[in-house]
Amino acid sequence: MRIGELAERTGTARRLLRYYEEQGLLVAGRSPNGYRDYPEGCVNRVLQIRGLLESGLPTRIIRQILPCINDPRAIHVSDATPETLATLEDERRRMTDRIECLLRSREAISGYLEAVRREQRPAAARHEVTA
Amino acid sequence: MRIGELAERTGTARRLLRYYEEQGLLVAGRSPNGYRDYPEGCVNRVLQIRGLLESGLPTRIIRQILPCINDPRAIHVSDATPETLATLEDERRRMTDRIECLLRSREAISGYLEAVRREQRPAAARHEVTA
DNA sequence: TCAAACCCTCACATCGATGTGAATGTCAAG
DNA sequence: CTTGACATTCACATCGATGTGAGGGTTTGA
Repeated sequence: MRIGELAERTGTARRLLRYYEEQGLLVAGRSPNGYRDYPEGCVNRVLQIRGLLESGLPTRIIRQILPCINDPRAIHVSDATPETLATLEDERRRMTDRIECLLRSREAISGYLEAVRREQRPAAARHEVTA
Repeated sequence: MRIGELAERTGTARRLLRYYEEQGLLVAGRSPNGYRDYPEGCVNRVLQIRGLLESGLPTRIIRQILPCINDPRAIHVSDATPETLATLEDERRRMTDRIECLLRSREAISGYLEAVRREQRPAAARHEVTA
């Protein structure tokens, strides 16, 4: 598919798709006319990229992580320098930190929302709200 | 405590502590000489802030969710405009998305690391469980 | 044939988080 | 009294992700 369709299907600006490619997160073939040509799998790949970016990972790290995710078959010790492995372990730990932080905060928000709603319930006719 | 100690104890640049204050994420008292004076609780608060920033939340959002976290007692419907509640719900959903994305990616990394290690110890782990 | 809707590259702009340094004030210890 | 370590404010710089637009080629359909 061409860049426009991929953009639409992933809710991602064309500009960014080209940027991700430039950053080595995405590979696109080329049609004879020079247009980028994406395989179907790119949709999920882009969604992955965006999810990780939204979660605070920089492209440099995503570049290292994506091969583990998208090519579950292409695992060879050869591509894994001990340095890369260390980075992956490190990044896994950081992901765990993020997850825990987000879980805690989400619980707190839920608690707050519940509390507010409990307070809004009891007096059912109390809607003299002056915004 | 003064800014230097807080910086050291949280591993955060002084510059950033001032920035967080400017962004309304942190409140500091002032000593007679004009130095910032932080209460003990700021340590955890700063760690929260940094965790959320690392997880991709902008200060604007952190400013809205911090009160839910740090003042579990100061809950009053009065401060909760329906607009704020909507934002909170929205942000909670986004946090869930992030959590899921991070969980998936972390699992993928773990799977990769395991696979690599199985390959590095061919003799020992011949019939291990394939995660 | 022409216009609209795609695509390309390139480059500069913006925005939020962070770095850095200048110019200055405060305070404890030699 | 001075020096060194801390603090202050202010302002400009950097960096990564993203926006935007210029200048131009390609495809499609009226």
